[in-house]
Amino acid sequence: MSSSQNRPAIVWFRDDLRMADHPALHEAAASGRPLICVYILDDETPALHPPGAASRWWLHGALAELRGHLEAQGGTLLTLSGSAEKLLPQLAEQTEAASVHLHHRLHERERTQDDRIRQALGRQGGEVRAHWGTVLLDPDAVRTKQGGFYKVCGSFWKALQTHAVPEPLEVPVSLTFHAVPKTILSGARLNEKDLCPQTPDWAEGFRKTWEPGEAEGQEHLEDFLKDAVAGYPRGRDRVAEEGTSRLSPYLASGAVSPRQVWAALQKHGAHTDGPRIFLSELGWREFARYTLYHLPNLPFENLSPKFSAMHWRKSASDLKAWQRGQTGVPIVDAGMRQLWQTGWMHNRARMIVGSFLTKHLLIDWKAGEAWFRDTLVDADFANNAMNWQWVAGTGIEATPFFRIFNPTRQAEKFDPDGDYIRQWVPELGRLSGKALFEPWAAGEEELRKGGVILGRTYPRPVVDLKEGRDRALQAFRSL
DNA sequence: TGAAATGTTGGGGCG
DNA sequence: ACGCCCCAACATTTC
Repeated sequence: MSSSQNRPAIVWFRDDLRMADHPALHEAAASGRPLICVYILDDETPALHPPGAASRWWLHGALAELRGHLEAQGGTLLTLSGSAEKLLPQLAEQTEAASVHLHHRLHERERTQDDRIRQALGRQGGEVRAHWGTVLLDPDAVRTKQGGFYKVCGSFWKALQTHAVPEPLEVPVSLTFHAVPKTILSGARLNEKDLCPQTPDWAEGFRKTWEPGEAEGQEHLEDFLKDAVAGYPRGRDRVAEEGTSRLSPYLASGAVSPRQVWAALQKHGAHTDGPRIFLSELGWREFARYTLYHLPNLPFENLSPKFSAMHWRKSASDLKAWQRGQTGVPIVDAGMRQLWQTGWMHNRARMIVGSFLTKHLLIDWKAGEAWFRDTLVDADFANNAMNWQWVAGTGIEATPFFRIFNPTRQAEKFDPDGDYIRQWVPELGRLSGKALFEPWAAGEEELRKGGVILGRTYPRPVVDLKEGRDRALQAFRSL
């Protein structure tokens, strides 16, 4: 065995793919030990929901970018594929690592896996050092007076702000690295090319829209504070405009940390409406993680128990029409196609398509959750489940079930010029006014002039909006 | 982070 | 001048 001071320290990167504000990296560097930086793609533990297709595309770029930062300091990023529970202890054993540094995950299943890894490392004479690095605060630190946890976001967010959020850390200077021989775990190396689609290559729109990585993430944050945050209260709802931060995939992959966002907003001044409302969205993200931590059933079961009696419709064809943006309801199809083509959807559009799936189509939110998890570059276990339960009305702090979005009303309000629909549903591009929002209600002459043949060039609606609404209300009343 | 149905009010046209 | 009706605009309630 090598002398104890030369034993390396492993930094296990997970959903924290960045150099700055990385408490685990920071501590490992401060230990003075040479570092081994590793990422493990674990497809052998399906219970932990491996990344979906869009997230993998993002991951490909994010890993490369992180490796670039490490190489600039003389190191590299080791990427492995397989069961993390097996590979991590093997890596530690074969490199005689003294410690593994990582950030806590939130879900019970993840945490028990980390506990087992901690025990395995302990038996080998190593240790796991864990920090809170993907949230503002330890979810156990925010407690009600009675010692419970908050079930209402507003109360949670107010309580959280009475605590001191740690200042973000700088990138550690002068890192030293341990060279991992090619022979070590040579059979478990991740082929990173496999993260990207081959044939068909569906990522064209992704590449045009996104540049993964820490540097780009920080730029997004700065640009947003400079240009858009002041107009956020109104701009965040206009689906055709760039009124939102588009930080979500950077936050989900950890290119940007919530503490960095928090600190940047404090510095910018969080007293006016724009920054304050934007910060409350960060609060909603934090609340989702907090809820996932305290209620591990969040992704799997309706948090409101009365919905266990709900009989959702099982219509494979309606679900498919929704997934592919072929419902015949323009604002819904626009959102779903934006998702399909770019891996992202405007938040207002997410609410509209979510309401449409769970209410007008009366399909279980879990089908929507699964689709979003596979197709969003910002797919996040906590946010995704929380938001679906919110929109479906099945959550703890959710919309009343009878709050049903009328897609046409929503489009008229938030896409008043129809630009979003025209961009993503180009076959309707020559319609104007009400016909663009509701082609099924337009006159024959108007459709003909717009080059639209319902049922041929664009679908008839899969459900009559009034009938769908009434059906949903009836299902709710019967609960 | 609703929408639709229903109720109320007030101005203006008109006999 | 008056009553009546219509209806838009707004408020309230219901789902």
